[in-house]
Amino acid sequence: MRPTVHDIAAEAGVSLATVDRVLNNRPGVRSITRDKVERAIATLGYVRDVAAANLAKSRSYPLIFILPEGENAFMRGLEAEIEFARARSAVERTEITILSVPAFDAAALADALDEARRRGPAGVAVVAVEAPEVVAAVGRLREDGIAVVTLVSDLTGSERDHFAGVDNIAAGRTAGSLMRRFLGSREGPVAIVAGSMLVRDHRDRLEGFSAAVGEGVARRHLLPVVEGHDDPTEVETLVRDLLAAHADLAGIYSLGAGNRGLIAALEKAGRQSEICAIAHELTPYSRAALVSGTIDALLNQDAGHEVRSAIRVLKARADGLSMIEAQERIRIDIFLKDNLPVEPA
Amino acid sequence: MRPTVHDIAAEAGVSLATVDRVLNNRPGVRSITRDKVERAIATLGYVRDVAAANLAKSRSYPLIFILPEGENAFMRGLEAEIEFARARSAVERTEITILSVPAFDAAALADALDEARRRGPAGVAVVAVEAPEVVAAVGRLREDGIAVVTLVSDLTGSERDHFAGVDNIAAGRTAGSLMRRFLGSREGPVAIVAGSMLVRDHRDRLEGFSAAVGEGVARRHLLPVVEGHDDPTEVETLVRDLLAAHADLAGIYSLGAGNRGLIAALEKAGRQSEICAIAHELTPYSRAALVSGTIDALLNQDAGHEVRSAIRVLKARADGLSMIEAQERIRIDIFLKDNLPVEPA
DNA sequence: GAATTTTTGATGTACGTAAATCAAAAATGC
DNA sequence: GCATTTTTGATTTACGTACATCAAAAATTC
Repeated sequence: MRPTVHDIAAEAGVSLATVDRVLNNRPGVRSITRDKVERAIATLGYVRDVAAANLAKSRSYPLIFILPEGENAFMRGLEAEIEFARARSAVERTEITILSVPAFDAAALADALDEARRRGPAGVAVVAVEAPEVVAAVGRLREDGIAVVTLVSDLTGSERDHFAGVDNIAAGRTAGSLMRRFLGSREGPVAIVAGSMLVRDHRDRLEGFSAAVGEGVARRHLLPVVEGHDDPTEVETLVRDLLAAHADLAGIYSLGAGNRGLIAALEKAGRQSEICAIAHELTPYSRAALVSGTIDALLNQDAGHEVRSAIRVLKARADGLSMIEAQERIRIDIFLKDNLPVEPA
Repeated sequence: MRPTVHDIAAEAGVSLATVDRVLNNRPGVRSITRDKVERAIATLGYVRDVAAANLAKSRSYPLIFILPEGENAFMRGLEAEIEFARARSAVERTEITILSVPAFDAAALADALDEARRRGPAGVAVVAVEAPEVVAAVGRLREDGIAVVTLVSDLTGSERDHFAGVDNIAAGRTAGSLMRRFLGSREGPVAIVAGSMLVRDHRDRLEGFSAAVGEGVARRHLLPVVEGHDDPTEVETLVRDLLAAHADLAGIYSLGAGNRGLIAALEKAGRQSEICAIAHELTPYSRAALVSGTIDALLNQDAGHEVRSAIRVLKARADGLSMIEAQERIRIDIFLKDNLPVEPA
């Protein structure tokens, strides 16, 4: 049997009340006594029973998720995962609220963070846009002792407790490396379509891709980056123009969302099998395009993993506990049509 | 506040004792009364507080893991993950025991399963070897109400509750697809090194690979499969002979363990950059070979995920609960040197 | 309708911890 | 050495559920 507070009290030769005072560092314990208790804890290898403690405390974890609105399929998938987690909140003792803000809008995001702060939750998870006012708003949350996790896109220079997302520089490098190997000795330039350089994840992916695609012998010509703001319509126009302007285009790297536009443009031009296309995030659209061959490889971050990881970390931080680093590391999944997970994505 | 048993009692107009009888289906309740209580449960949306219930029951979960001994780096990594989970057993209320058996030995495995049965655990996780006596032993465990999860390698025709591992046919297909694209128009045969055709995962990978590598235009010549029994020394000899016999060898697919032997043979022959090598499982050896370029791509199953998944499923099954399918699906990770996770692996 | 069986209620204890109260003991100041 | 402050002990209630016991009520049998 694992030791309980009673065992510590007996081992240390003090009362239960004193053990409680030490465990929950309440005042009124001499340091000599505190030492005795701590030695007993170490000797017996006592670990607080979190379940029992939460029961006694009637603990619950109000959490707020802030994410961009709009028809970004990945973000909607993320929202679905949050809703799914909410369905399990009875068991997890969480109370999850979702706030939606306009995409790529730093001021609106900062306002939402302040609103979250007003509500006084145990933790906040936020898809960040990089801007000083956002950093400042996160700082205010942390000052109030509210745990903050950035989700999907990180926030440079902020006080966030953790980033629940992938290493986007490595993701870009991986895309570049795949593009290089898939193109082999084939000639022609490569185009890059981003969402916005305002978000950290897109900047990071671009950096990684540029470095890796040109490695080795033949340097590859990269066309200037275009920004489609994660909007399918805008992306389609951009890609259509790129295809028209470059008859010898060898590859396209889409590092943001709006891949429906990319797919449509490639298929309308009838150049889907000739051009090597690599994109991000598994959605119903991108999955179909991978299966049909329009897209050659897909990099993915598992939204479900990210949401569950964010919740675990926020709960742990709210309790002042540590986390299992290895469990919280979000992998960069590479999908070919051969290793696609079964339907529900 | 979420409803408690007291709320149900009030809503249904019965006593606490009756609610308890219904919830834990104890005898002595008229079906009319039972209905009343169940309607109250549905109306209030009551969900049993598992933490409190486990506390009251002083529930613990004795679990037994059975895995092959020997210097298979992946299996040793798996064992390390199990040990790591054991360190957390105080919190998780698990009591984990590990049984080691000789690799690829069906009789020994069946004995170990019977030994596990004798100890009467809540659940058993086992790296399976396919054989009728193993299927039978698993059946005996299930008859005793002991939950069984196959780990890494599945067991055809058995009564196991769940398989905690990857889809190995898809894994083989993925390897084949990568091999095909990486080789491009390059000529030459491809060799396949397996561990043993006695385990399901190796057979599945071979099947997938053979199908995918030869897709498309140029059919690729595949050399007959050789079996290295996951032993580095044996594998090295096999590969050395393959290299000597085939001066034009274009690729090698190692679908089992013992990759240290593969790497040594390739490097001693000085043909590591000329031959496209694809292997399984991220270990310190394979990682170094991926970074140096001796191995071109590595397919991996995350041992930590598998162990944690197996434990979650065993606990859920022991309580008669369901699991989140999506959370328990183990991904096939593709690693290039660009998306390698940071050191500790 | 009396005797029997089945069903229900009332109550208490337990799990391991949190949190509070009040009294007793020890340490400290002067 | 007395008064004061600080520290410690003893005890109780609570969290939500499980489980056991005994008495009371209701249903069933004949």
